[in-house]
Amino acid sequence: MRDTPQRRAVVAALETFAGTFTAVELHERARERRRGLGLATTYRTLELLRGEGAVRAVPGSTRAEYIRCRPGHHHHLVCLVCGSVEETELCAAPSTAELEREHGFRHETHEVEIYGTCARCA
Amino acid sequence: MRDTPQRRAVVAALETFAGTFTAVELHERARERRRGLGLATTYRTLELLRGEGAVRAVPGSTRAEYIRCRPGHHHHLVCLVCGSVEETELCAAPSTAELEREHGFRHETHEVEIYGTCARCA
DNA sequence: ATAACTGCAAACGGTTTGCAAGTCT
DNA sequence: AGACTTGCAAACCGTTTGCAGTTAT
Repeated sequence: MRDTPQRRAVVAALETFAGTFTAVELHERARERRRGLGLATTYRTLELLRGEGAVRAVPGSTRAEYIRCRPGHHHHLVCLVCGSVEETELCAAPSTAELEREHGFRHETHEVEIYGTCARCA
Repeated sequence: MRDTPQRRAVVAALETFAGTFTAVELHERARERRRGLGLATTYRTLELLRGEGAVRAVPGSTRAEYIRCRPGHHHHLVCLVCGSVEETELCAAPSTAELEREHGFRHETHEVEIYGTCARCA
């Protein structure tokens, strides 16, 4: 993977986001750092970052939203008031054993999104 | 909400799906029951059904997929092999108290998708 | 030198909308 | 009668792709 000014701009822009963002929002911020940056390049870089686990697509939203991620297993706390997304290590999935017993289902991975009101908005 | 042949066709088509489906797939099956059914009508009906809780959008998929839902709280077991989706009542979301204590987050609702291998594919 | 990357613009696929005609109650 | 619903086609929006030119290694 090459090191280009465009990619550096996208990564730098990524770091300015606290919560979720769309590809287009990311592009706008990246463009402030690198005029003339093509939207396609932002998409292509976003895809690379997703492959690395640096961002994740937020499930459950109609619009395609992304969120910056720490490495490792975690879930998301989505604030219904302000839209911010926080990560938590509290894990919420039914146990593998229970799934196997009740459903004959072999658990591989899971996604959990918790919706509510964040500390700031409460 | 009016009772029309178009809506009946969409609801009947809905019942033929076991797992997930896209709006277009639903439309195709509904069209078998009602020739000339417009795609927009399927979308509009799907939106109504979503409002009633009869279907749910499947989070985490790039393509917009839907799934038929029982009423009530439940989560989804998504088979990575065959794509089937099963519902489960097993729920292990972090407790409201724990979320409040650790994150100051007021829990409202949550979505859990569990990925793995279903009994049939195992 | 050369394979990877970029910007552009066009293509794409799914979804939504405006509208005139039709239909349920 | 009158509001709701429909089909159609066009519009829309976010995303992807082909390509010719550019750049990092």
